[in-house]
Amino acid sequence: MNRIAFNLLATDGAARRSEIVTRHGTIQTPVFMPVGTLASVKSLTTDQLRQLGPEVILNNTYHLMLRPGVDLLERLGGVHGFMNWDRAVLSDSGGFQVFSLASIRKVREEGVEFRSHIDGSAHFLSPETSIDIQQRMGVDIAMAFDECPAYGIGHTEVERSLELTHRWARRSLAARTGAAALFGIVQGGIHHDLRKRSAEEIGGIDFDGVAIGGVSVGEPKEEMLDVMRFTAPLLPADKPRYLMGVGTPEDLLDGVAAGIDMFDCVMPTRNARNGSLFTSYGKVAIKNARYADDERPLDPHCSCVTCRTVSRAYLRHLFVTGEIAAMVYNTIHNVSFYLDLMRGIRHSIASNSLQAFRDAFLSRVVSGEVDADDKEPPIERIR
RNA sequence: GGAGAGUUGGCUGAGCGGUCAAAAGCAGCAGACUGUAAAUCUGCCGGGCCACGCCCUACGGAGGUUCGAAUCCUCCACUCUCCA
Repeated sequence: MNRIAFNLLATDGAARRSEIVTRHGTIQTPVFMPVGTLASVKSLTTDQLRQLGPEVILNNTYHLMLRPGVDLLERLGGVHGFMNWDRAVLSDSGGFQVFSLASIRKVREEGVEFRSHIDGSAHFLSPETSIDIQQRMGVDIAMAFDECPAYGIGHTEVERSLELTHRWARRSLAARTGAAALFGIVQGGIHHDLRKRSAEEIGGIDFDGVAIGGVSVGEPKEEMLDVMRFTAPLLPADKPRYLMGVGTPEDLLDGVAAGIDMFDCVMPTRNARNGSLFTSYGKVAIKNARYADDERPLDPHCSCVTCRTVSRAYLRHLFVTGEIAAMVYNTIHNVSFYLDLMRGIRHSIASNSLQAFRDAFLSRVVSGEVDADDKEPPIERIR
């Protein structure tokens, strides 16, 4: 039974242009998936999010099982019905929280005992419970329950963790009974031999897609890129490849060039809330004094609501004064920027010009002084 | 007219003989953020310099006591509270 269909449409070097057909629409890849941990892409209403146009978003098993709880979610129509979202949803298994909430958990063969970061109550997550919850949440793509080892631990420990993740991977697949697609997760830290072993092991299991996990956990950028470039080609060619938790616009370009199809990252949304905006000419810290009376649009090459309708000066004012609208405007822009970037990448693969697209993008970001372009179009007045 | 309290860096406000260029918060300036415990966190924040150290100017003003004062004394100015 096909939970999803993966159709490869074109290639450009190692880069792939494809589509993933789900019960909630078709996802054009390479794709960036905005993170909506708690069934919400922070600061956006579902309607605002929908207008930005992502074809798939993330949810998180760990966070949603604690609040509002899977029983309630299931009763209220799963995450789709609950948040009134009719496009695809991919859920993280909670594996990452085993890493990020390491101070309050105990990992055993059976699964992970942990204490809620909210009220300290005891909970248990295993391949079986994680998959069960993800299925009951009604997501389109579930992730295997894995252990995400911290950066910096030794080869022996990573190997032991890897073997556990592999056993959990098989148990995750065995536990899958519903309509959700299931992706396996390759681990192995920064060690090539372990990554290779994991890619072969996970790639050999009948998953619907394969993810590279265990990156963006504090390792230097070069390590991340090395792991990605080494591992991506080892993954099955006939399934979606997902690089978990990555990354910056530059990372996405590198990932696509290495053959990655799917990405997710909190960066556009979190940075937006913290006033760090991605633009075609590089990062903008909107709180900087230099924007105090800057009437130009944030990014003249962006057509999002934020860039069309308000000035840098206004965005700075909203941010500096702590207005909620600052986060809304900033998130709308950053998510739009990421989605636009992926759209551009997709077109460039289809026309065999990814390298040129990438070079043009990077040269603008690197050389592009924030104020280099004096001839921005005026702000569109709202009537 | 009488009694009392107070005057500290942009603001609020600690300090009450040396460890004070002066706590803390705010404001200001800048940086970080990569499967979200994040509308969070970090740094700088009197001036100058051949700056991991030195110099100058600083705690209302002017004198004084002391080896040493934002801190003690005297006078002056101003502010606030209460009683007439």
